[in-house]
Amino acid sequence: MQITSRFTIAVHSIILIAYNQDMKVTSKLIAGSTNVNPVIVRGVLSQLKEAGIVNSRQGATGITIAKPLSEITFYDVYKAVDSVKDEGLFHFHENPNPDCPVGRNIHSAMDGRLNQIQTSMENEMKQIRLSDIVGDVQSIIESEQNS
Amino acid sequence: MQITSRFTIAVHSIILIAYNQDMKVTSKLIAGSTNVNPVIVRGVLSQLKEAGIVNSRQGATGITIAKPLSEITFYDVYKAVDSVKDEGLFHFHENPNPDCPVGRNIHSAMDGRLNQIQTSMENEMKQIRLSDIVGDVQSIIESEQNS
DNA sequence: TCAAGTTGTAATATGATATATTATAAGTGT
DNA sequence: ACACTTATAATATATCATATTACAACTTGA
Repeated sequence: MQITSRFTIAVHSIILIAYNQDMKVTSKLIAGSTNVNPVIVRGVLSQLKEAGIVNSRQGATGITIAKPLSEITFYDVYKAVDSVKDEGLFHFHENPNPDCPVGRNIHSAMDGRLNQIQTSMENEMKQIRLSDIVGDVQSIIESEQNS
Repeated sequence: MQITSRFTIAVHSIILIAYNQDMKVTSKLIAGSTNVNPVIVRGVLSQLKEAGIVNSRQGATGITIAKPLSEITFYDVYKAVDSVKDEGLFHFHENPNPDCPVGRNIHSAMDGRLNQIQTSMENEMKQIRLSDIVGDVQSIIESEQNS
């Protein structure tokens, strides 16, 4: 069980837009670079737009980034793109038996710990800025050119 | 996208066995308490057995715990039960375009950070022992009885 | 103004996978 | 020997992520 590729698609998209600052980046171009269906890409972009991370106008060619990359963290993207925002990271089995002392209480006994784990992961995601990733991608590309 | 309920099923099972130390706990009893299909429960138990967390013998009634609860962490259970052990927490979109500088390099630019996040989450899971959970369940049950 | 191209979405199909179910083998213990 | 359990294979069902088809709404340049 894994976190949806929507997250990496979203990061890829933002980096692509940033890397091609001078040209108009369309959802078709992003679909080509990610190798993901254009409708899915537009769906992801739509969520990023709703979160205030990118800008776009219906009919107007090109997606742009709404704020400095140093102000966008992995967490922001993850939250923007995660469709099931309110469910936790862990999927609890649905209906433990209320007639069993353990079944009746296991959920509340575990919830705090599960949240603690999720929070720790999210805090780590808050540490990583998209400006870091652009930087890394650019150095890799430069090193490609010098060989 | 969430982490499979197999994890919480596994924890629930272990706690149930620990709570009923004196009686023989069968997979049927566990299925009843978790409200999960017996075959699934036995599959989870089978993985826990392979990881050295529980003991069982074909034909012999009852599942037992193989080592002190204080030596079993959430991480141990998570690893034991996670079917896709080698794939990471994040699902990367499959085939970014190698003809695009960003598409060609985004994966390696992100991988380190994604691992860092996963590691942070796993470290948090290593902090939590099943003895903590049994303790919490027992205090909740006791407080139920005093009301 | 109109035609080509783009964003934005709805509706549906496909594919993958987690859980449920059915069936049966193999072992235990009274 | 019989009832019960663990173990597992094979299949079905359900859910959900991604792909696809279709079309509406908008922009912009000719």
